[in-house]
Parts: sequence; C-alpha cells; structure tokens
Amino acid sequence: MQQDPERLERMSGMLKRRGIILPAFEIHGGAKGLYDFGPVGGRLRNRVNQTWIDHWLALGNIVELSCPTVTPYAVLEASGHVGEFSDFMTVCTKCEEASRADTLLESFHANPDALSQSELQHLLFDSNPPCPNCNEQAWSEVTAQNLMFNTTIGAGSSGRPGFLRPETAQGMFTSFPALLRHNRDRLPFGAIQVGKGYRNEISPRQGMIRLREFNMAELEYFFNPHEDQQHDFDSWSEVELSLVPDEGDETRMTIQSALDASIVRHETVAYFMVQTYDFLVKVGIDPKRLRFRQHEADEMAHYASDCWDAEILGSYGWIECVGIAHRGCFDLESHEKATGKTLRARREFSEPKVIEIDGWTMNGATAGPAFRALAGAVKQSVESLAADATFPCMVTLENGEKVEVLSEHVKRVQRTETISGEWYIPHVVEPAFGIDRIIWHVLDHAYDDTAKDGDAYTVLRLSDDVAPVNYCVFPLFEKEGMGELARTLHKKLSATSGVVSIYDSSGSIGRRYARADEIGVPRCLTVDHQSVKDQTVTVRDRDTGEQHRVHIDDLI
RNA sequence: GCGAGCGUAGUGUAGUGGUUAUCACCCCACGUUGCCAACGUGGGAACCCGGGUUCGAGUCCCGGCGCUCGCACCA
Repeated sequence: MQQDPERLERMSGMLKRRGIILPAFEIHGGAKGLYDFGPVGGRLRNRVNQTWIDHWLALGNIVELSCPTVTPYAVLEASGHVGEFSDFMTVCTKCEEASRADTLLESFHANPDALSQSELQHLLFDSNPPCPNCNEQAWSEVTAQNLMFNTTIGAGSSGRPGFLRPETAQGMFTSFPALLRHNRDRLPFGAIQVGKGYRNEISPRQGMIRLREFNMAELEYFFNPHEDQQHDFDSWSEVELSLVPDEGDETRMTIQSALDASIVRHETVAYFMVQTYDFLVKVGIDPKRLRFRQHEADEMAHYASDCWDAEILGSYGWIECVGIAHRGCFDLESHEKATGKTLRARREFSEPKVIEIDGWTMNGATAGPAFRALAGAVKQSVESLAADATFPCMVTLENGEKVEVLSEHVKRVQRTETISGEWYIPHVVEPAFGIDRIIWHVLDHAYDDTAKDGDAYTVLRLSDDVAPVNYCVFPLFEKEGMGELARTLHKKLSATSGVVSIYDSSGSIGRRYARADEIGVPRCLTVDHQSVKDQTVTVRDRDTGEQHRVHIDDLI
C-alpha cells in the first residue's frame, strides 16, 4: 500500500518541523484523528479553500453559504444519517461490557447488519445470546451508537439532542427555499460551502486521510431533471481523463467520449468531473496521478444513484478525495417528508395540458346528511362514475358496501382545466471535496527531495495559487543600509492584501534559499548593494533558480 | 475494538539499572562571508503521561495516551 515509506517519513518530519501539518494538542498527549495546520499550513489551507470557492463562483450561478456545524437531531434523522451512520450497541447489565448488537446476533440471523434498531431489539430479546465477556444473558436496550458526535443543544430539561454535522450538505438542503427565492425561482443553480465536518471514526488511520474533524467543501447543484442541461464540453475536448468504470478496466478518454459511450451516465455528473479535474490540477495535483472511479452499485451511499470518485495517487496508494454523486431528489424529498414543507421548483410545460373533466361529484348539502359517516366513501365512488351514469343507481363503496345514490345526491361536473406547469423536486449533483485529503496530496505531489549537487535537497513545488508564503526577503547582509531597505520592503509586502512575506537575515544566502524552498516560497527577493543605490532587488525563482532584477515599485 | 511493534531536543538518532543523556542536522547571537544548505566562537533545546519495583528507572513491570502495521470497521 505505502509507496516508499522512507520518503513519507522524511516528508512527515518536514511538515511537522516547518509548521505545515502537526498532531493537535500534542503537549497533552495528542488526540487521535485531530491535526493542526500550523503557521505555514494554516495559510495553505486557507488558500486552497479560497481557490476552491473562486473556482465555483466563476460559473456565475453559484452562491456561497455558511451553515452551523451543530445540527438538530431531526435534520440528520430526515437525511438518513441517524439510521445509516449508526452501529447498534447493547450493554451487558451484569458486567457493563458494551457489544455490537449485530455482532452478537450473527449466529441467529444471516445478515444482522441490515436489521433496523427495533428488529435487532426483538431478535436480541428472543435469542438472548450470552455475553462474550462474562457469559451472562442480560442485555440492555439496544441503543444507536452513532458515528456522529452527539451533543445537546441547550441546557437541562430544555436541551434537545443534536449532532456535529457529518457533512456540510444538509444545511444547504434545508436552506433550499431561501436559495430558490434568491435565484428568483430559476434553476439551475448551485450552493457551495466550506467548513468543518465531524465523524467519530472508530479508528482514524493514515495521518490526514481519515480524521475525526475535517475540512470539507461541498457543492450542491440543483437542476430540473426534465430538461437537458446543455453543458459545454469544448474546453475539455483535448483532456483525456483516466476512468475506472464499474464494469471493465481503466481507460483514458475525453469526457465527451465517455458520455457518448455511456460510461459516464449523466451530463451534469460529467460536467462536474471535468470541473473537478481543472480545480485539482490548479491547486497542484499531478494529472498523471489522478483518476475517476465509478462506484459499484453496492458501495453507493444510501442517497446516490450514480457516483464517481476522484482518486489521487500518493503515499497511501489511491485515495478518494472527491465524491461526485448524483443524489437525485433524495435529500429534498426526505426533508419534505419529514417536515411537510414544500421543497420544490416550478416548471412550465412547453404545451399547457388541457384536461376535459366530465363526470359527477357529490352534492354535499344533500348527500352529507343522507350518508353521514359513509359520505367520504360515497364521494370517492361517485367521482369515479362515467359521465353517462344515470341515477338513482347502486354504488359499491371501497369497503364493499352498496348504497343507493339518488339524483339529488349528485352534481354534474363539466369543465376544461388548463394545466400550464407543475411543481417538481429538483435533482442534485453533489461534488464533495475532502480538503484535508486534497492538501495532503498537493503536498505529496509537490514534495521533491531529490538531490542538489549530490546533497539531499528539499523543494516544495507548490502552485502559485496555493503557496502559503509569497515572498521571502533577504538582505545580503544587514549593514550598509541593506537591512533597513529589506525590512521596509518586507513591511510593504506584508501590508499588501493577499501577500505573505517572510524576512530572513540569518545564515548564508544559500541556506536562506534552501529554507524558503522547503516550504515552497515561489520567489525570493534579495537586497544587495545595488538595491540601496537604485531600489532594485533580485528576484529568484524557486523552480529554475533564475534571477532577474526588478524595481521595488514593480513588485506588487 | 483485537493482535504485534514502537514512543529520547524542532527533525533524525545513540544509550548494558548508576553518564553532566550521545551524535548530526537545526535554531539564536556575534564575527566572517558579497547570490544558492561555507566557516569560527558562544549559546539553546529532549527521556509521552501516571503508578509500581529498586538505594537508584530513559532503561524493568502495570495502566493510560499517541504513532505504525495487520484484522475488523468505515465514504
């Protein structure tokens, strides 16, 4: 699985030493699955997030949201997370040992993993297996041990249960009415959100790959499934993607060919695949170590109907870093069912539908008193009669009972209805990005520790879009005015919005370049004797080592 | 969660129950050096946490926490 563990160790050491990624709360012994982005990493994370936001806002019909991480129980119950994200636990009342209910019941059921909480409860009480710890047969009620972090919203008896969100998506679904209004009822549009998500993983592993608190960035793209989405793939006509379809082997082809061959089944999914490709390459992922893998039907999450992961090859093998899921109407429909609120958009038919209604309905004023409790059923039956029915007549009700309906009980209905459109539940394609995993691979792909002049030398070849430090300012020596000029330049750069500069006067110039290279500073500015005379500095490029002189005023 | 291995300066490491805890890189100051990890002098910095055994524990034992790997779990 691991490729070159020694390189991984060197890199992890560097990331820690230089303040990019380090274990959180380390002086207290650390905490599994929690990491700090340090003084360099914090800025890196921010720039990746900002690049991500800018990438999607550029589409023109995307809005940015920020929803709470603390989420009421009901929201995640409606979304399916309470049910799907749980392990069901029971506790031995004699020895207090907790066990997974489905594991205890393995010899009593073919697939206990698939049972609901109440089914597990019944089966547990019926079969009453012995405790693996103390052999007693005295189990507590089955409780959901959720992989979400529990919390209580509010104090004391007024507190109600909630969770830290396992994904940012639900807030965007529950905000759908506001989103639709903001877009003046026109689809398609998208909502994006970057933020923290939480999953109380049983066993966090592989450093940044599986975390308990993680940075995610999700886009929910809402569209009308009755319309072609008309995505323009011309910009990607030359881009060959590596695709691993659910059937067959990995292939390389353009997104248009994949659509034509029905390997990618949905245009909007395809569109976000290529957009995702562009984003990942922009932040520095090596396109040769990027592929898209289609989910098998049985590994699809509970909400998805087609799903492609962007997988990136790094020190831990191929790791899924982005999931692009066609979620259909699942989420909006779930929240609709749970709340009774309308989460729909209106569409007009190209041709209004004209419906001729010719038949009968009940005359409530007479039939109501006549049939009393049966009136509802009578109405239903009368409205199903043909237009040429005559009265009085015997009508068979839903429950099998027959009643006689007189002409005074009914009214003729004849009208023409024009239906110009309908309310429908939009469909959603969701690209969900694991920012930490992406940052890990950005670092992994940028980390270059091959030799320079025979000695080990480390360069972080980060893209300009995400490099955490833009400039290092070096006075050749801190004398003859060079130190003062360099400090002035450093302050001027630092005061510029979006620019981070480091001042470094310690050690030889070569050592300072090396320090800058290690954290991926794209350009170093050196102040020398000539600078004091004519206000020019040398700009040294990280990747080529080339230098040229630039006037200070032309730098920003 | 189970099993195995591991935990020493910022990083990588040495360390036979008794050392001022080794070495290198590193970091800081001063000097020197006039553009790619130079040099000199001086300085800085560590035994994961808590118990136990012992006259004495970095070293042995127990527990916790953390890391790595395998199994399990997991989008």
